[in-house]
Parts: sequence; structure tokens; C-alpha cells
Amino acid sequence: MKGIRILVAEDEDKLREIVLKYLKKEGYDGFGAADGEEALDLWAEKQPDCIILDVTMPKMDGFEVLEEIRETDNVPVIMLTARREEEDKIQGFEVGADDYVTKPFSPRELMVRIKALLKRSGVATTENKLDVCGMMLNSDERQMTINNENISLTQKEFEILSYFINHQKLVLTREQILDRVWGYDYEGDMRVVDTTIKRLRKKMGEKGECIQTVRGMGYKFKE
Amino acid sequence: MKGIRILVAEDEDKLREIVLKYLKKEGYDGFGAADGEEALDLWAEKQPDCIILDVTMPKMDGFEVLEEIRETDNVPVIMLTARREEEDKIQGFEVGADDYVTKPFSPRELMVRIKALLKRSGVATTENKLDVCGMMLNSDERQMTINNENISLTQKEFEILSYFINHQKLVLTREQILDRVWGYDYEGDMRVVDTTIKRLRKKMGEKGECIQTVRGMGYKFKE
DNA sequence: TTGTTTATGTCATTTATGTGTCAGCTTTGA
DNA sequence: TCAAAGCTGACACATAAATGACATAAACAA
Repeated sequence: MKGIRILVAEDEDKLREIVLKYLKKEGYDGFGAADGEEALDLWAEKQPDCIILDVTMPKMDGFEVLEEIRETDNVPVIMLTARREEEDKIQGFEVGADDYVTKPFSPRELMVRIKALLKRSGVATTENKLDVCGMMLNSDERQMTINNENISLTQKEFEILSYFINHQKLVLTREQILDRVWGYDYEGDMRVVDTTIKRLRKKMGEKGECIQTVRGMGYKFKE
Repeated sequence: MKGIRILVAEDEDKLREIVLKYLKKEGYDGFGAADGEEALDLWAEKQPDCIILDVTMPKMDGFEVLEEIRETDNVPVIMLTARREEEDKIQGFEVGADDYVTKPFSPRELMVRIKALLKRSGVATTENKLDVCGMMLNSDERQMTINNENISLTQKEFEILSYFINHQKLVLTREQILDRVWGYDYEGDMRVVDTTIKRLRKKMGEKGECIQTVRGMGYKFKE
């Protein structure tokens, strides 16, 4: 699954890192630029899905950057301004900013704005419905539906199933599943995967057979 | 359901588009005019439920437009003025504006004002009665009715329940609920959500089961 | 004001449940 | 037939959520 890429152009290292940390935590693929020129370079290179743009930056300020971007790209942009400078706000909207956040802001507020903006701009956060072999996985509702029956899933079950469905027919090793669902820093027993899959299969009833064991390798999902 | 029609008369294209975009997102049926005359034409043609009117516009300024409208129509009007010009404000209210927003403004702020004005003017913002699973939520009275019994709700309880009912089946995280009901600048403990839901469930009696806990995620509402 | 009620937030405790571990059992394939 | 790999049920534990009790804050009345 390709992540949502977000460019953070902000010259204060501290602040930029905080924002990036939060983005990561929210599951976005964030990267930072320390000045206007770097921001433009990264924009061109990575084609982000959203840009957080500080107004005051070395080399090029936020408005200049935005102006140049807007010549060819309609990517959603949130501008950051240091004080409640009314004029900045006007200028920002004129140049084509989509939203405005005044410093100081709470990271959470920024995350909310980002989420709202992405939604508004039609950037899909993730596929939220998957329909496979008479089974539906709905991530908004965190449940699967088999034969019109809703079956609720726990976190791990949901994530494993979702991983399988997004990589159908591929053999996934326990290690891959562990990394993906439990995270790279998981220290425990690899057999959790077995156990979780056992429980998942049980919940899936006869559809549990879609999760096939590949002896010596791992598992694969197939109708 | 017939949408609420809102006319946006604003000569700056960019700003007008932003406002329209926000309106659409909020579920309104918005349309724009780029100058005073066009505004009058559209007003006559569409008979909007609310008008956003910029003061400075080509051909006819906002005051002239409003004056003409007010001869026959009492539609709620919000005026936009570029700077904090008190005189504008006075003149605007004299001519019959209902509210005033000074540029620059955040689209969000404008939306809040619109909602407030519509409410004040008796234009239904949304359905004010919701009927779900034998339960009725009445937003005018801030109460719910279960089995012909009226149960009054507190502010927070009401807002949470209303949020749930408007997003049935979706899993809502504590964070989402917090942002929506308490505002994203709320700094307190996230566990308020738990407590408020506890109280709400209690009031709902056996219908309290409609609010389901999704462990590790949040809550969802479902019959 | 002052007192009273109500709403809301905080916190420590209890309760529930998801998850991890493990030992024994079953299946698989050479 | 016999390892090796996978499955399973049982149990323990950590974590998340529910709850009750208390502390403020806001609303209201006298």
C-alpha cells in the first residue's frame, strides 16, 4: 500500500521534527524541507499529496513557494504563520492556500486540519471496503461481513486479514506478517502469528480456508 | 431533502471558490457571483436561503446590492469587508445585514457564522428530528424520546449521541469524538469521552447497547 | 451576594478482553 | 515411520474500558 506523502516545509528544526513525528504516528509518509528552495525540490521530486508550508523561511518564503507550485499543481496546502498576521492570511488565500494554521498550534490541531483537508480534496486515506470471495472487509466499521452477517474483529485479526487481502495469492512469511502487523521492534514469539490466524480462521468459518498454509514458508490468501 | 441554497457574492475568484468549496463540504448548495449585478440576478433567480456578500465589488457594491434585496426580501445576509472598517459595519447594519465577517477570515469561522445565522433565522440547518431504532432525537429540545418517554440530555451527551447517529456503524475514535464534541483545542483528559458515554448509556437504558465499544479503536453506534 | 443544583472533568479501582506463551497434539511429506 | 512444521486449547498477563466517587465549574434561584 502506497502511503500518503506529506511535505513539511518549516525552517525551525525542532518544530519540523515534531510535526514529522506526529505525521508518522498517524500513518502518513512525511518528509521535511528546511527552506523554500528545498521545499520546491522535494515537491518536484516526490509529488506529495499534501504540503504544510511555513510562511517565513530562508531563501524563498512560503508565498513564493506556493505561487510557483500553483502554476502547475493543485495539491492541498496548509500554511503556517507565526503570528496572527491578517495580511498573511489574505495573501495566503489569494495565492491559493487551502487552509491556515496560526502558530503556536497544537500538533493535534494540525493533524485534524490535515485530515479534513485530505478528505475535502478527495485524497483517499485508504481503501475502506474490500470485497473478496463473498466476504467484505470494511475498515470504517472494523468488521467483516460474510453472508450478510457482521463479524467483529480485533485489532490484530483485522490487520492481518487486511494485509492478506491486499496481497492475495502472495505467500507471506511469518516474519513479514510480524513486521507488518506487530512492527519491526516486536520481540516476542513468532508463534503469535499462528495463534492469531487460528482465531481469525475460526471467526471466518468456512471462509477460513481462504487463508492457506504454505508449509515451510508461511501463509497465503486465496479464494 | 432540498438543500439549503447559499449565494456567495465575492469578486476575488480564489476566495469565492474556497468559500464555495467549504459550503459544499458542509452540505450546502452554494453558487457564486463575481460582481454586484450578477449577485442580484442570481438572488432573483434562485431565491437563496442565505447570502454572503462582499462589500467591495465591481459594478455594484455590497451595500447597494443589499439595499435592493431588502426592498422585497428578508433573507439572512452576512457581509464581508476587507478591513476592520467600523463605518462599513455601521452602514451594513443600517442597510440590513444580519452579520459581519472581517477579512481575512478562516473559512471555518465563516461556516460557524452561517450556521448560527441560519439557525437564528429559523432556516432548518439539518433535520432536527432523528428517528433511529425506536429512539428519537430532538435537537430543538435537547432531548431524546424512547418508548414515548422523554429523557433530557446534557450538552455533551446530546452532541455525542447526535454525532453517533449521524455516523452510524462507523467506528469513531476517542480522538474524533473529542475533536468533534469538545473541539480540537481541548487539552484535558481523553477519558472524559468514556465518562460521558457511560452517562449517556445509562440514560438510554437498554438502548445503551446501541453504543458499542470497539476495543483499541473507539466506539460505534449500531442498532 | 449566597446557597443550591446541575453539568462536567478527574482519578483510582474494578472489570473485561485481547493478546502472548506454552505444552501437547496433529498433520505433512520425505 | 519419523522428524519437522503447524494447529490447538488452556492459561497468564497486560492493557483497555467501565465504573463509582469526588472535585470543580457553571447555571440558577432566592
